[in-house]
Amino acid sequence: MLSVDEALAELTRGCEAVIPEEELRKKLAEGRPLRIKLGMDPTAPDIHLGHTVVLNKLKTFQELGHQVILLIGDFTASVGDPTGKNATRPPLSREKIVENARTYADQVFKILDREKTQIVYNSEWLGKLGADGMLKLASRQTVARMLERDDFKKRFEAGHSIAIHEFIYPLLQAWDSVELRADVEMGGTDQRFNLLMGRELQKEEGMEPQVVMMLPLLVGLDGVKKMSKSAGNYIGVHDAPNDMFGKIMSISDELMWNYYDLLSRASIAEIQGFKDGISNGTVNPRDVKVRLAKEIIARFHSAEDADRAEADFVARFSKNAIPDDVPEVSVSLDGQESLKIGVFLRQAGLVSSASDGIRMVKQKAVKCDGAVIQEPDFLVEKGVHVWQVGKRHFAKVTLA
RNA sequence: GGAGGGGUUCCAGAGCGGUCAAAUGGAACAGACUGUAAAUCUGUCGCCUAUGGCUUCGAUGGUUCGAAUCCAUCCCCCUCCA
Repeated sequence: MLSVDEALAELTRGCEAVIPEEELRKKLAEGRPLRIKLGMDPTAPDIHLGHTVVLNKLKTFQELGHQVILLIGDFTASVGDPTGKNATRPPLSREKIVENARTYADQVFKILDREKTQIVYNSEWLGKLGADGMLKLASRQTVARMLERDDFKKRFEAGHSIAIHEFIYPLLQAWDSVELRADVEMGGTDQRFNLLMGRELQKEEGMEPQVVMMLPLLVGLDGVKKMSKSAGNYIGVHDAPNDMFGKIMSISDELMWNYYDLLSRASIAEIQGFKDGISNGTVNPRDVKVRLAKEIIARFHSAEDADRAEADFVARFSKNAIPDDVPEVSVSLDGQESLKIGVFLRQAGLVSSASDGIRMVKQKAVKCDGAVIQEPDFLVEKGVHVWQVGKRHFAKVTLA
């Protein structure tokens, strides 16, 4: 069992902010299971590693014996959270919400302990609030207060529309905390306003206010932008083991530590051990990255998959061999004797255009069965060979 | 409603009648070096079975031997004033 200070260190690691940290220490010191709330808007069912950061934190809470409450914002989803948007968000349909919530739950339990997790829907109590309840709630905050919020302020100043219901949203989310008697609420940094609103309402209701823990947005593979599907710099939890391995190995050493803090279950002491090892030269940073890659693959696939991905990676890149799972492609000669190399590579899907193919040949990037093709006007004849363009594009091509 | 500025190849941004497939930077890709890290150096970066051909500079027409560059109309952005 960890001491209060150790637990606090483990829990706050990687957090952008804990407001206030002292209150969290006090709550931990009480020794009772704390009620940890995480609200999710069932809008995006496609989860990538960035979404799992907060789940890892919840997992740590579970390991320390606390109660995790996943709040599915089914009621609020039909309102539309304005956070981070500069435009009004369209509300979701009922069916879509239910479907998204289910997919979400499936993925969540790859990390969280199902037994120790309570799932609740805020339509349970918000649905019963009624017009009078809603008005009462709305009376607790002022328009001026709402306009302090940066995204609202910007929209207001820019003259964009803000629907009245968007003002209500933070109040509803805050009311959830009251209903759940949350001790801690987790969220992204962009949730600051909403999370703090929970504290205020709880205080007004005579409760001990929740501690707010904000986690940073995970940086994507490029090391610059936040991880997101649209930026194409993400690792999806459904990515194949080999893809995950490759993607993780490709991040920079610097970024690796950020990933360790936010994604790994390794303890602070272990991580410090790696850092010490690297600085005194006894540990190769590459191996530390391999460990991270395997841990993550084991979590979303299995330990065996992790081993296989590593073996494949070593075979493919470290030893420069041809991987086992080369895609097979057929290309038709179309009655001709042979195909020009550029055209051939395009047909095989290894390059985007014949011109590009010829460029690749000129750059000595094209190999046939391991031998570099030198001539840009090389003619490919009938047969089956393994072709390679650059380091990572392979195909076993049948030309007939 | 009025007055200006602008739309160029993935992005930013030059070009302002021929030498422009279009400077430069970034991104990306390839090669070298490595640990598919970082940094660095080099090269490529419209399409086409290619010593040549074809299509690009918001859209459509026009002027010209020749237009990204000039003219007309249209569409879209931005800034200032009311």
